[in-house]
Parts: sequence; structure tokens; C-alpha cells
Amino acid sequence: MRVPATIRDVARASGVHISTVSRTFSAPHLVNPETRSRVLACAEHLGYRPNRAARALITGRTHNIGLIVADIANPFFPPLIKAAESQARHRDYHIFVTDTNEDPAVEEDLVHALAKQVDGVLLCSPRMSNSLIEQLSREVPLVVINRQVTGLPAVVMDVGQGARLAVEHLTGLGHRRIALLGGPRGSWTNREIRRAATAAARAGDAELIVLGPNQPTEQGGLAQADPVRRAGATAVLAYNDLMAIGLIEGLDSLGVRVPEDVSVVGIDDIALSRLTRPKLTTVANPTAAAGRAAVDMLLQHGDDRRTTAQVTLQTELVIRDSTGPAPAALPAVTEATVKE
Amino acid sequence: MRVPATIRDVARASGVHISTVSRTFSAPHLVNPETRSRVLACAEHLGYRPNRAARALITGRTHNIGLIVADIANPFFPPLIKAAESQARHRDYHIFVTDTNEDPAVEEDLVHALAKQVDGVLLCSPRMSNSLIEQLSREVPLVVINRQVTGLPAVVMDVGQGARLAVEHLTGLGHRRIALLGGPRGSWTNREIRRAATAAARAGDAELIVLGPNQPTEQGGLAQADPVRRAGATAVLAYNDLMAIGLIEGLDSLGVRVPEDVSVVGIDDIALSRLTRPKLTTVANPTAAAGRAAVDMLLQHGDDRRTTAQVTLQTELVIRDSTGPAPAALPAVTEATVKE
DNA sequence: ATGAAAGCGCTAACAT
DNA sequence: ATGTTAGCGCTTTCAT
Repeated sequence: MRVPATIRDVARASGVHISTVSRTFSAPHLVNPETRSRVLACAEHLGYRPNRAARALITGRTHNIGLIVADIANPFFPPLIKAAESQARHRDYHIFVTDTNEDPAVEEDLVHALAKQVDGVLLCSPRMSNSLIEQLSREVPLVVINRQVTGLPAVVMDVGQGARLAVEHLTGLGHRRIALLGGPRGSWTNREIRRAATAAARAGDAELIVLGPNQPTEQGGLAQADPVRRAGATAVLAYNDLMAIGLIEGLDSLGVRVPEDVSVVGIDDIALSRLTRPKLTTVANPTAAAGRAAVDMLLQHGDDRRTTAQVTLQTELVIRDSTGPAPAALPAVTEATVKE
Repeated sequence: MRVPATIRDVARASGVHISTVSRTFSAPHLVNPETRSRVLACAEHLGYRPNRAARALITGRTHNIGLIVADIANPFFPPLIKAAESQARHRDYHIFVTDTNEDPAVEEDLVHALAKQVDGVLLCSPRMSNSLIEQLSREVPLVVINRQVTGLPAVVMDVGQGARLAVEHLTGLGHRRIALLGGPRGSWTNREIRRAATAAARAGDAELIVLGPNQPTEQGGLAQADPVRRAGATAVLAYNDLMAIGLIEGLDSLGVRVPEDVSVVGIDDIALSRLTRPKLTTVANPTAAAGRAAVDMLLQHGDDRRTTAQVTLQTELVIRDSTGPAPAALPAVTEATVKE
């Protein structure tokens, strides 16, 4: 790879000053059409491309947006990422995605690393503390997704409402003993779900058993199959679809049938939830809309720093095949184990 | 957000020259411990962080790596991404992931956009032409994953071997009419699979019917359910697990049972393939190893540009529940429809 | 319409 | 051990 051509090489080759070359690329209308085409030809010939980093140093705009997610392997994120990317592309921006591995320390490190290379960062389902987020927001413009931080623009999906609908659906089916499979520590969403589910259970005259915190993965759900059975719950609301699917898998190998013995509700409505057997009843999160909204907020944010709006997106209960009427009696297995 | 502190602010506050501040961060051993701690204190107090972009401009090293994938929503990629990230982190590098939406034009645009902001780009399952890739490699160091481009370092998974094993498995089970669900246009992997499957089918005295190209998604697989049935195939090898899962779904709604009527083999061994019913027989791709290898190649690459090695990783057939003996006769449905 | 000059934030010789 | 100087590649006044 030979060394890339700079603006100076192009200037020399086309016999003009570097500022003219610069204008040719960043303000073409300011340069004589003839000169322009000559410069363009030389640039083309030399394989010249403006150095975006150098440009950013002086303009203060990189035209990049950072997007930090907890776990790129969680199917919840890709639709959000893709929506954000397409929205960004329309506005002539690029999205750089990074994964924190659910680790708050990595999260912080990534914000610092991205800070000067992007015009802002979308912090998606962060696991770190609010105060740290506030502090980091002084280093680079931040938009938070799935978290409310005072003073910062945020996009949240009203998962509390979704959890309420889910629990109402279950109590409506006669369930009186409902387990909640909690998500990871530090998750705002997790707290919202718990708060809403607790209230809805009380209102529906049902008991809510909280199991967790758990890893928000199939494994996390799978591991709770036995605890769910022992708790004697006839219905379960899981922190997300992945856990719900893992749980169903685990219940299945314990001989517990879904939904005949136990009803299961997930949250997110990932594509996969339509492909499993039984198809998953779940709370649909408008992830794509959230991605778009976050990009919009970040970009308009630049113009007027006072509009730190917080957008709340509605969720929706999608009833499929993993929920059904509460069984007449508790599942037989439970009778023996519950008194341990 | 107040304007971020620069090296000059820190210099002024601590009463030293900016070069001393610079050294404090990039070569601490060259500065007097006392001075150092004073500078550090001032930096801390001012919230100063070195501007990585400015630093990169002069050092020529960004400590970033770009990773371009065709579709972040395809579960094939996340394990590769995560492995690459963790490997990069160990070497004090950050990975920026971008998604091309399976669009070659976006792919090219992203290479340009990333070029000066990263020290190299990992091009994962590219859809663009070899010649374009070669040309782009003059702009920024490239490591190609799942493609062989002469003169460029590459990491490929030996999917040809995997496809051969899969077809041998099927012919061994008595299948003589096998359908191949092709993947997207422009995919090197797709060509490899087709080549190997064709050869293996011939060797196994079986007929190979190629259906495609298709979108490498559940939808793509689902849409081929009817064609597969009409073709009278008793076994199918799909371009990837997603398509295999979609196909099984589609066959199911046509009343075709898997594996009793039709055997299905996927490729990739995504986590999901263990969770579907039936569990998917598939060719396991060492994606994590590929991600790590690619990062290593890119980083050592810098030292010696002549070592443009091409690494080939082995694949493996994982036999689960979606394959079985060929039915004695063709499935009943087929008899009626095949003559249309 | 083009050129000259300054400078974005930083590092890297070279002095001292 | 620290300061001086030049300059990475580019944009942006300000002249001409």
C-alpha cells in the first residue's frame, strides 16, 4: 500500500493552492468550474480522499455517531441498530457500534474512546450509574435509550405499561401465582418491569414471586426452570424473550408443558419469538422507532442544547401460543417439591 | 456541556509546557514523578482527556479497527464480532462495527468513511467484487473474512469441506435427491458451498437441485418450502441456519415433517439451532476463532506487510435431529404436485 | 476566483 | 527533565 495522497499532492498536481483543493471538496460552488474539474481529475488520478479525521479536527464535526450496546448477540439490539443506521445515513452520518459485554467498566471506557471521534453517543440500555452517565455527558453529547437520566435527552420504551398488560393478561386467565424472571443488575428496564408487575399483580389479586437477577440470555432463563417449578408458579413473565425461550426449553426438559402447565410471557418481540414452539406471547418493544428517535434527538440536539426532551414509546402485548388458562390445580410435580 | 479542556489548558494550569503534558500521557517515564502527579492532578481537575483523533493525526495510529458486516441481525456475526472485540481489547484496540444491509455500495462507502479513522478494516463476508476490494485495500489495510482475494490477508472458514460432509451425511442416509438452498449473490461462501456440494452429490450418486439465490434469512428459507416440495427433494442443505429454520417452518405449514419426510441441514451452528424443534443438524463454523484470527492478522500485518497469509479454519458437521433416513418413497404430496 | 496565513490538538525531533 | 519548534491534513478567515 503506497502512502495515501494528501491535499498538498493534489494541489501540486493541479497547479493550484491547497485552499482551492479544499474548496473543491467542501464548497464546490466557490471554485471556478474549470479549475474544479481539473482538481477533481487530479484527485481521482492520485486516489485522493479527504482525511475525515483531519477535517473533523478543525470543523468540530465528524459526521459519526457512536452506538453503545450491552450485548450485540442479544437479538433485541439489531433492529434498533439497523434503524439507527438507516436514519443516520439519510442525514449523512455513520454509526459506529460497540459492544460492552454487559460490563459497566467497558461501557465507560468506550464512551471515552469514542468521545472525540464522533459527534455524539447513543447509550443503549446502559448498566452504569446515572451519576457516571451525567459526568460522561460533559465529555460528549449523549442520548440515552432505555433509561431516564435527569437533564439528558432520552428515548424510553414504556415497558412498565407492557408488563402491566402482560400481568393483566395472566390474571385474566386465572393465574394467581406468577413468577417474574428478573434481568441484569443495573438495568432501568428491569426496575420498571418489576415496579409495574408488582402493582398489576396486587391489583389482580395475584402473588408475584421475583426470581433474579439473571443473565438476560437463554441460559439465564434455562437456569430458572427448576426454581419456577419449585415456586409453584403457574405463569411467568420474563425480562426478555431470550430468557422466556430458555425457560420454556428448561421447563420442557423437566416435563412441564407450556402453556398447559405453565404460561410464559416474554418481552421484546424479537423475530425468533414467532419461530419457537409454542410461539411466544410477548410485549412488543418498538425498537426500530427508538433507534430512529435517538438519532434524531442527537442530531437536532446540536442546534439547541436546551431541548433535552424525553421521548416515551408505547409497547404492546402480542398474544400468541405460550399463554393459556391457569391449570385447575398446581402441577403435580410441585406438590412434592414445594414444601422443601 | 462546557467546552472540553485541551492540552494547553492543562499546561497553563500546571505551569509547564504542553510537551510535558503530552509526555505525561504518552511517555510518563520521561517526566519527573512530581511534575507528573501535578499535571495529572490538573488534568483530572479540568476533566482533560487527550483527543485521540488529534493524536492519531500525528502518530498515524488510531488504535481503532473497523469491522464491516453484511447484516448485524444475522446471528452468525455476533460471536465473531464479540471475539474480535475481546481480542482487540487485549491489544489495546477498539472495534467499530458497521452494517451494510447486504448492499455492496454501502460496503464501499463504509470503507472510505472508516479509512482514516481506523488502523485497518475487517471485511466480513463482503458482497462486492474482488477488484474493488483490491482497490480499496490501497486506501486502508484490509483483512478479508470469508473470501479469498489474491494478495490480501484473509481468514476463511472451510465451508466447502463442511458442505461435503453434510452431503455425505445425507447420501449415507439414503437420500438421492438433494436440494441446495443458495445464498445471496456475490457471496464467496455461497460459491464454495455449491462447488463442494455438487462434487459430493455426484460422488454419492445423488442429484443436486440448486434453488436460489435467496436472501440469507428465515424469510428466504420460508419462501423455498414449496419449491423444495415440488422439486421432490428428500433432503436439503441450506446456505445458513436461518434459512434452514425458515424452511422447516415453511415445510411444517405445508404438512411436510422434518426429518421424517425431508431432512434439513443448516450451516453456521448459531445458538438458535439448538433451540428449535427439531434441533438442527448443521455445519459448525468457527466464527469466534475467525474473529480473533482476523484481528491478529491485521495487527501483525502492520509490522511486516509481506506476510499476507491466508488462514483456513476447519468446519465440523454437528448431527442433531433434523436429519434422518430417506423415506422409502417420495413424500405423498410430491407425487401429485411434481408433474405440474 | 484564488492565494496566504493561521491554527484545530496533539506528538516528536531537537535543544537546553 | 523540560522547553522550542515544526508539522500531521485539513478548513477558514482575510487579502488580493
